[in-house]
Amino acid sequence: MTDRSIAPADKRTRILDAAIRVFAEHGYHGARVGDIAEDAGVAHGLLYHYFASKDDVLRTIFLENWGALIARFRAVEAADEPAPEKLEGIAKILLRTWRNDPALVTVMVREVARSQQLQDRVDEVREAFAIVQRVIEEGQAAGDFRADLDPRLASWIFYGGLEEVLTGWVLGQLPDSEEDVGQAERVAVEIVFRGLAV
Amino acid sequence: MTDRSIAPADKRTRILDAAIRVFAEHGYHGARVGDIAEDAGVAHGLLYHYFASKDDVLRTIFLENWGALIARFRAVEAADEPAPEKLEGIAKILLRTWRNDPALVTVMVREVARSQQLQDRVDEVREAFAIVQRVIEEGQAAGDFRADLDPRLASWIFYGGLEEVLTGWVLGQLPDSEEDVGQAERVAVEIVFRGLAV
Amino acid sequence: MTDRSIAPADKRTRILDAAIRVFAEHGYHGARVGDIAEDAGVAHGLLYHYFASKDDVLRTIFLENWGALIARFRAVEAADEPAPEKLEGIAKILLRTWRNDPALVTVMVREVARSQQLQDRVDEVREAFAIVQRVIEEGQAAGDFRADLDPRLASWIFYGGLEEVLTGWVLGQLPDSEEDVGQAERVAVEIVFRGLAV
Amino acid sequence: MTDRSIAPADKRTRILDAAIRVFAEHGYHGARVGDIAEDAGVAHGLLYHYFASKDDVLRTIFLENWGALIARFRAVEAADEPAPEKLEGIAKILLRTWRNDPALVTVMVREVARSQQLQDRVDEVREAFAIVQRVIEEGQAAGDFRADLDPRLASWIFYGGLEEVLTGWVLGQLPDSEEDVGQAERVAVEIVFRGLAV
DNA sequence: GATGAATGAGATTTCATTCAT
DNA sequence: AATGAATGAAATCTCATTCAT
Repeated sequence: MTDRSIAPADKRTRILDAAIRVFAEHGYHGARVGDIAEDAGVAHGLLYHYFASKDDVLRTIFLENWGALIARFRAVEAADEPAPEKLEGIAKILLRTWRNDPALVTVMVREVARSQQLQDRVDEVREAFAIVQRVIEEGQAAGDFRADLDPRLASWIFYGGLEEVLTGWVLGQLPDSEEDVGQAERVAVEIVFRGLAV
Repeated sequence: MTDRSIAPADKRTRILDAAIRVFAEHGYHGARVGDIAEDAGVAHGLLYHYFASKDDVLRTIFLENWGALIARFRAVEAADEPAPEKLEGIAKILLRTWRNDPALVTVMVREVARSQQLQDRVDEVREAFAIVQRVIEEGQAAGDFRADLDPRLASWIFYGGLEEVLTGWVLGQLPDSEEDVGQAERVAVEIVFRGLAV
Repeated sequence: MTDRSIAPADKRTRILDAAIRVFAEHGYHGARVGDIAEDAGVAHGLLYHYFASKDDVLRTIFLENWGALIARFRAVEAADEPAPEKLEGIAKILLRTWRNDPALVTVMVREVARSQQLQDRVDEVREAFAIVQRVIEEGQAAGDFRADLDPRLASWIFYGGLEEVLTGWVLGQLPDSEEDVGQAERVAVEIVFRGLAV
Repeated sequence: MTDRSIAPADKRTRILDAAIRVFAEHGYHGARVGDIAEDAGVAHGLLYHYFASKDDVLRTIFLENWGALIARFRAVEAADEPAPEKLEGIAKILLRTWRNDPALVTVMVREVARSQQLQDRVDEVREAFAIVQRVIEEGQAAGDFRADLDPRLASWIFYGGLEEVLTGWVLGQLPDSEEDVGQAERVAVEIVFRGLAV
């Protein structure tokens, strides 16, 4: 979530930041450990001083950053607000992250979220969906949301809509100016709340 | 779209089918050319008789199958129906494909959709979004859909919601019985049409 | 020795001619059996009907053509002329062959003459040197040539000078117009006969 | 130019030396990267640490050693001697190199001199001929050499005669004892200077 | 902590050769 | 005779990881 373009910091952090940049640009498999080290300005051997493996670097990126995201989701969930506002809050967090750190989002969206293997990741991602699902259930219980729609499916669809917008930005196919991000937020929330129909 | 478990067919097709299976199971990078050949029951050299490279196999899978999907989308678009029915038709095609060919969907969702490189893919994918977008615009013009929402963003959100459901199935995190698929279809369409709000 | 640019003839000959062209252009190792077949306008499997292997094609090219050359050398050797004229005759044959069939000469010079392996070749090449050597010895015996120089070494040096000129033509580093070929002949013979010294 | 049979030295040099040995024995195409590494006593991967490819190894061998040869030629050219002595000096360098490093000569004569591609090589080889040519022209201007013979052709013929002797040694067809080398030198120079004719 | 030379498992790709038709 | 799909041995090259310094 920090500005990845300047790079003082300790070397572990520099490696992590470099990895995010390199993974974002070439994908996990296309990224060489040497590329990351070069980008970080360290010898590639050093990477193994801080991390167990290339995969561990990705795992660490995911864990540290997804954890932060989840924490913010949890804060929203715990807030004393109606469910619709909470859902809107979650959408905002997800989409605003893009503006702060596109490379990170690229990695999260492309490399991590889809990755089957590592149970770690799956568990953590599941937790995000669970929060959204609980918020929806809360809204249904409070009479704010329709009760005839399965909250689990609804949470996936909601999340998917937002992630696709992120993907559009990642692929450079959707405009992502400050204003566009705001509009995307509005459209996403509107669709999920009130639908396209007149 | 055919049953991938039996294997008469010509060898080129067998290789392609095997590749879909193997890519689905291990991912593109985790799949070895030898695995594909073995699964297809041919010598691995034959793969290079029909395809230029491993990457060309993936590209071919994408092109041939996405092309078929697009053709069906186009047919829906051209049909003499109101826009909402068309959107529903597209959702059905996308979600039903899963039941017909989970492995193919896995590959399309995991390996292709996210793959940056290859302009080929991007162009073709763009076309799918364009169709959805045109249908939405048609609905807006006909007064069936709200005109205050950007149709482009709406098309991405709509597609994303569906793709996430597919992903849930691919990852084994959402139930995917015949009945579940039908329900997912309904929920997705309902959310996008009428929204979660009461 | 035939004109390699037109190609009626039987298929065996077409394959041999194509091989000379392809070997000349890409070298033996750089030439694929498929290239030869394509150039000959036949299926590559047919090559194995006429020849035992790719190597056998090269061997055949060498044997058939080198044999013809040797035959002409022998004719010169047997002629009723003084040794100097014979040597001049050999030089002419060697250099004139270039104008008739550059591709063939390229293959002979680059692929065959240097190739260690095949004993066939070595034996045949040895025979050419032996002829030159005998002519020199004949000249020495007749008092036409100095007797203080080892005839064997002299034959190698003589042949080497000529072959280097061929190489210059093959590499496109020496001009090879009709006139240039004549001049090369004269210079080579002059040097070997009377030397550079005034 | 060093003794290739002992092997302390840094690993890059060991790889280069091993490559010369292996190329000499099996030819460039017959030599496997693994053979070179094994001969050098290193893992084959290390070869790629120092060189971009197998071809780059050959190119490096050529460039470094031909460069050294050229330097010696240049020194001879610059010396304050009559042209005939210079030509003799060049012949000596070329032929003596054989005794110092037969494997290197084998590679240079068989693999490099004939290799078309790579402009690098051609340029460097051209320079050697240019030196010989200039020496001949110098001799002609000084009245030491006949002026009626084209110096360029003469340089090729001179060089070719010497190279053929090297080839004879490489192929094991000419005797190459210390004494033979001396004789070859004398015969080559005699022929080119005074010719075979009485 | 830091470096980068060194390792070697492993993957893709090539292509001569075979053989059923 | 002719074809070209099919085979599979073999070779180059990559790159994550280790480790001596």
